[in-house]
Amino acid sequence: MSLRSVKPPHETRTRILDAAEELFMLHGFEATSMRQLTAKAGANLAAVNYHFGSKDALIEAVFRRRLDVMNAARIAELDRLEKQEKDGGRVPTPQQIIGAFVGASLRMIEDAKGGGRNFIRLLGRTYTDPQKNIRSLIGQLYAPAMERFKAAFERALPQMPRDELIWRMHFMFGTLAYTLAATDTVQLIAGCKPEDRYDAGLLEARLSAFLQAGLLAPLHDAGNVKKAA
Amino acid sequence: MSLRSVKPPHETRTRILDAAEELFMLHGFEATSMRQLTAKAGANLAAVNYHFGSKDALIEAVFRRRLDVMNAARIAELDRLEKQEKDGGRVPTPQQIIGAFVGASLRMIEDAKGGGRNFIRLLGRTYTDPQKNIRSLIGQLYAPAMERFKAAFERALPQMPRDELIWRMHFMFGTLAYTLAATDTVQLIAGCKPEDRYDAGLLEARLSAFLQAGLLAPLHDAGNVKKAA
DNA sequence: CTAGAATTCAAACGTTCGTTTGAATCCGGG
DNA sequence: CCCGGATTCAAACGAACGTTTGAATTCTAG
Repeated sequence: MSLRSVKPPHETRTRILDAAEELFMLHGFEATSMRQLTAKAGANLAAVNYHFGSKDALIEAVFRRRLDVMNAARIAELDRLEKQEKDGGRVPTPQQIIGAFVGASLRMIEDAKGGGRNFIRLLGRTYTDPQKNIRSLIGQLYAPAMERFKAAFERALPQMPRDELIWRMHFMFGTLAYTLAATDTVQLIAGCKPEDRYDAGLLEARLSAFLQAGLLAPLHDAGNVKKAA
Repeated sequence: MSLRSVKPPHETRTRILDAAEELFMLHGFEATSMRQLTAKAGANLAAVNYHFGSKDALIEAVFRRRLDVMNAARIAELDRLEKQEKDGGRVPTPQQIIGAFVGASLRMIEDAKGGGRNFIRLLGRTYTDPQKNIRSLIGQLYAPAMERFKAAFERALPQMPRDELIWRMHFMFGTLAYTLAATDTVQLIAGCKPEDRYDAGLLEARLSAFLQAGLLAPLHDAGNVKKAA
């Protein structure tokens, strides 16, 4: 058996996760009711509590489904870079490490049909979600990848003070998060209309250039920071 | 009359705004109920609807109270820079313009007692709020300052393509927003504990260095973006 | 075909929400 | 002193929320 008709593994579960992903992105967690969610998923109102246990557990499942594979892809890319190094190459450059990190997000944003785009925009907003348990879940799911990338940056930039590097990683992460979350939302800067079928490749080039320059910015000599330009 | 005892102008209004600012920052708009809000403000449950009309109107009032003065300060600083220019100085540098923008936010974050810090963290999160009316309110309150700063950057960087500048302003804005919103929230990067009484001056130096480098990053030659380092 | 587990379903539960109401209270000017 | 508008107050409103329940239905293995 089990050869033909692979048996939809929890088809309802998947439909609920997809609907949740989109509605959470559109309206947020609290403003999305189980009734509209299950209606969109074509499921019964009780289905969420049957399959996931509670609304909070559903939120967690939405993030686990995507974040695990996304960060695994990031680590795999880092593995690939460091394997090249062992095979006679050089230590991965900051540019390569940045590319490994942001590439995973931007590739997902191109996946408009698969819902990855919905997820990315939801994710970018959730980093600053008021609910502490949601933030700590995100932090926990990111932790392994973050460790690896921090170590990679430290090896690529041995001369940079550790606390300075951490702050710059913080800034880079923020830039990426906001860019992904806000691309279709705010356009604070007048004339900016990034909605018009924006090219992910061009965005990656622009974003990488910005992040690399920021990461490699000249170190301010502590104490005398006013003079620079 | 009206000389002595200046008569507290809507003391209850102010207490409600302060309580709302803190609770919205801590728990978000939807998760903050009128009951806990009015309780914290020491006011009656009906006070919000009496003084503001509705919960949504209260949210709007919270942002108007702070954003108007903050962006006015930004524009005033820009005026000051351009006045120096007219008096024989040079055109304001990117560094100066960045400083005028981020300085207003960072000065507000030092105002721990006045509640400005609560507001800044609330604001940073609201840029990506799911509710469209809230985002459009923010955009509307930012519009005048954004126009001015875009023009200032264009004069400071005449050689930079307009669309590239807009994206880089977008990136800079995101870095600032995330940094302010997430300083005490997520700490995705292990070992980063920015809560420990972080020095606003040092943060400004770090942030400015990062933003300036990103803004002035070398232009990618369109089409061939892979090679750089 | 049939028993038993897995899933779906309609209905209801108790709670909490934002808002409204109308009376009570405060307060400055005539 | 007293009136009239401004403000506060306790109480209640209907609506919407997440969750639970127990029966109906579907699926699957023997």
